[in-house]
Amino acid sequence: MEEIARMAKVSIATVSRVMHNSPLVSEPTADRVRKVMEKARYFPNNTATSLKSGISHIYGLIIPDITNPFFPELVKAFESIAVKENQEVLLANTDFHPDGMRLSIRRMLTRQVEGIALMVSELSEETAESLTKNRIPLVTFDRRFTDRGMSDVAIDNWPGLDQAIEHLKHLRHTRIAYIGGTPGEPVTDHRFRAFVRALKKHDLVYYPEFFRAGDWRIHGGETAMADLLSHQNLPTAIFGVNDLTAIGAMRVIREHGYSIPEDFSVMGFDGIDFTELFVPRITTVELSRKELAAAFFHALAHFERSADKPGKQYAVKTRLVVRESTTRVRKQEKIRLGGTVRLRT
Amino acid sequence: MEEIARMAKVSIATVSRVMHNSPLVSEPTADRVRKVMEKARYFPNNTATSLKSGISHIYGLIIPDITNPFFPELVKAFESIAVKENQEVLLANTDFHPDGMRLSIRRMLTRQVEGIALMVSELSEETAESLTKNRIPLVTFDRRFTDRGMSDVAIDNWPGLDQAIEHLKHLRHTRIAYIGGTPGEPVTDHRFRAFVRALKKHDLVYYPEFFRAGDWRIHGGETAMADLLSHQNLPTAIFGVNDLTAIGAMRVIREHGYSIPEDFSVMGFDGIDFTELFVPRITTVELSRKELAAAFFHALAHFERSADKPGKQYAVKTRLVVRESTTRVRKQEKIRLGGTVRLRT
DNA sequence: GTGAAAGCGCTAACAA
DNA sequence: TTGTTAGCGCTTTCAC
Repeated sequence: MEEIARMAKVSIATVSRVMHNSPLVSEPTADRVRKVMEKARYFPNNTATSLKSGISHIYGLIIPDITNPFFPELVKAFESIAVKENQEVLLANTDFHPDGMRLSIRRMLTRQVEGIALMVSELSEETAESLTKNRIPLVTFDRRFTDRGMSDVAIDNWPGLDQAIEHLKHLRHTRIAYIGGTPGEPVTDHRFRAFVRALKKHDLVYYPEFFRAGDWRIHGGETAMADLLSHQNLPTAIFGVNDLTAIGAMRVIREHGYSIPEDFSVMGFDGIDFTELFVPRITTVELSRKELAAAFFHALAHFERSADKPGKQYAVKTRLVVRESTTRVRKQEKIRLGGTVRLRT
Repeated sequence: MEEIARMAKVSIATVSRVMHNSPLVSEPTADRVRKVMEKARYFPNNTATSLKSGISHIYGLIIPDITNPFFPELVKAFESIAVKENQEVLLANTDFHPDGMRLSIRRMLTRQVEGIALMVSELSEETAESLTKNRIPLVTFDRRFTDRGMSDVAIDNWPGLDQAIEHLKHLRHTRIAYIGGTPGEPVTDHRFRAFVRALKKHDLVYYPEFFRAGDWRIHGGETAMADLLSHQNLPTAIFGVNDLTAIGAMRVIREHGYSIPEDFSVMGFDGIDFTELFVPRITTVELSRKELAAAFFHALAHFERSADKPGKQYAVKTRLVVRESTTRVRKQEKIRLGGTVRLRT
């Protein structure tokens, strides 16, 4: 900058003003300065700017698993809003590890972010305290709890699950398995409770023997499904806590020689783009990445660099997208064939 | 920091020393300081640190499309190396837009990154100049050109494509279509040339009428395949420039009532995790994300904050992964059925 | 309209 | 072993 000032024969203060389009500087001078900046390929040093002003223009975005396509789609949506609002995004991936989480938070704090969108539902006391002590606004994911400097974006599982169960009931399913997320997390619990509530509303029975825990990943869906299939008593439909879980389940179902949707109807949750590309295309409860990203962004913007305001509760709706992985249940007659359970219609 | 110093009754210099584990400070003092830092949830202000030291510990990583699962996998691999080496990663997504590119570079420069891994093969003169003028090392993607402060990581398409064509030939395919990437980019060209060269090596004919341009995305694969299918003269196998292209092609093939691999063998390139989950599982040429990430990282590390060194050329190998989307060609007898081309064996 | 200068939080050279 | 201080690149107040 000093160099620019010298080359344009003005003071650094003027250069600074030109960069900020201050009206205080005369057009000819401004033009001259701009030309020099252009020629020298000058770029302001953001580090210095934010040190001086105390404003970093960065929001932190913490996600659990960049390998789940739901998140890249979400990141993209979040970033595109951020760009419009002249904010930057510092992305961190925890990989479901508490350590990853701790490191992510540390990065965010050392980089002086102006707020954190935490798309992981776990939050330790320690972490929360680091944030409040450093006065960093936080927006949590489906914890349904707000506080000073702390908002929350909840997922309204209800409409989607209500429609989903109605859809399955309409297809004559009564024995519906549920493969959940990592046990103990709020998101896992809320979704599961919505599932049970929807069953009840539609006069369907919840069978605990058809419940399995998963891990939000393909692997969890596979393990759970394999276990489900190892029993005599089989469900007719499987509901995965997210699309990856459903995809894992589908794979195992097929490896066992069954077909989808003829032998088992399967549905997922999230509505990632890939659900449209599988064969059969997967029925799923869609959670809009755009809406979710927008909710998080607005929740952060609400604080406008002050962690003093009380937080707000936001919610994002879900809705059923019916495709071909669910179909009408058929009379099942189980027979044992060489040790493998097979279905015949 | 001042506060910490006051609370621990030492000078800020001592606090700084404690943070850096300087041996110059006595254990009792250090301990006291550490306790205070802990209690106050103090985090160093990275902005100030890097302003002072001129070292940001950030590498920029620019990718074209975060929605292509290849990239999240790559990002993850790159980040995990970075974490070990105490570097951070600033991620930018260009969305295939020159504007996105310009903005990304600008972000990188203002954030004082110590090097840029550019996983997009386009690079304008202007951009390159901004970088050299600001003395930022750059590692490009398959441009096969190096310079001062500029290395390159090439994709060695050859082994994978050689094996791929050998595989198809072995399955009796002779009419092989190729759906490429965005025309005019080095990566697009290199891969295509390796394809033609492999055909030649295996005494197969290259039919220009079976070539279509794509855009590295599902959409491009769809459009190209639809066009391919609208002609009388059909190929027996389709090679997609990447997995997404192949997936798009597969979808269109099926929408036209054909099956895979019975009617058309399809193969992709990249080896994204999803190729394993589709039915049929997709045969593909694998390009290891880990190796690619490692090559980029080492290429950057080689410069160690000085853009003066001459660049180096790196290369990452590819290899064929045979799965079920390719099979032996069958005698095809084409018949027209209600306007749609159908194949019968 | 423009310039001089203080200071953001930190590091490191020097002093004590 | 610890403290003092200059200065990193920028913004902004105040003076001209």
